[in-house]
Amino acid sequence: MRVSAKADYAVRAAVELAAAGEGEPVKGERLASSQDIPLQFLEHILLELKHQGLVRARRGAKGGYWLARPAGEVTVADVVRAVEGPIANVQSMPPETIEYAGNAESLRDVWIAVRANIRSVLEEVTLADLVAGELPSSVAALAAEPDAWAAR
Amino acid sequence: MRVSAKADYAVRAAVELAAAGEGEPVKGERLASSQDIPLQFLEHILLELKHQGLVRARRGAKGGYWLARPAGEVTVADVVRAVEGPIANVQSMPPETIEYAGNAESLRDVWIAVRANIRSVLEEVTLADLVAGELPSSVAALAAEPDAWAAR
DNA sequence: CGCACTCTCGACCTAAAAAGTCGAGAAAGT
DNA sequence: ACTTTCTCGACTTTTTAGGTCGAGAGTGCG
Repeated sequence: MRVSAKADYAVRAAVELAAAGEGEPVKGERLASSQDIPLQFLEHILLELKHQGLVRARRGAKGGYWLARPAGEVTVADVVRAVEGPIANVQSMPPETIEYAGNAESLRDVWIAVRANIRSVLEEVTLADLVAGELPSSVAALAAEPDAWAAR
Repeated sequence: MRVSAKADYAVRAAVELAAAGEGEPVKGERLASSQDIPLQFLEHILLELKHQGLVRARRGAKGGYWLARPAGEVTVADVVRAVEGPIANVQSMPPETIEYAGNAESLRDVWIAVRANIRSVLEEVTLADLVAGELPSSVAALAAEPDAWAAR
């Protein structure tokens, strides 16, 4: 139950692009250094984001990357899905396709509920929210709970 | 963002033990066949559950496994943690220990919120709930949403 | 006691995924 | 032309997932 380095990198790079705004494109190297991500790895990630239509790029001296849409219209879920594929839950199968035998029948509903709850966070938060440091209230409320910060 | 086969197996085996109740112990082979899990892999999983104090076992002809606690006092989170360790979120680090640079600062709160939301499902559902097929209302409500069943 | 049965547990194995590196090439701008 | 920066396939390396094997040790029965 973990988020890959790649997905984490992708979101951080996207946030950095969101912060840069509509001006001139941001170079890969600057993204890499400002978020401390290996440059060549990041280039592959940005390429995937580009292929998914989230990012645009131009080469050459005045080149770089920028967001294809306004930062307020790109969610964290969009970015994570672009690099990790669907937020699949169990054994790399989407939970709704799994049939459990007998006593474990209801387990599917549990995984469905987990996925729904993950989505409800990732699909609500936009890159603009992150840059502004103001998360949607439902998400902020979750993060404000002291219990949420306890390791377990 | 996925649950490993191991964790899935562990929960299913635990549910099966819960269903067997307080009578005589259940043999590994019966757990394996009723939930269609490779026996020798399952044995290792059961051993981990035993080491974590969730399960007890006895060898010999009348041997087998049983739950160390009543099924109503064992949550899915307990079982998942026993075999996967903490529900760590990012890059195998707990999110509360991560420091993000500048613009990505609020990202930590997002991962914290995600983890909190995962926990809120897994810590609420007990093995007894699963056997009875009656999930706690908050979880049942999530699973009842048609949107929750859509692939994405 | 002896024996069958079942759990215990470390060693091993293979395949895939994660994480990252390299290098040649192709557009952009000056 | 020339430099810069993105493009992208190929490759490497490390770790994890998912499993198998086989020797041993505890349990209960006849």
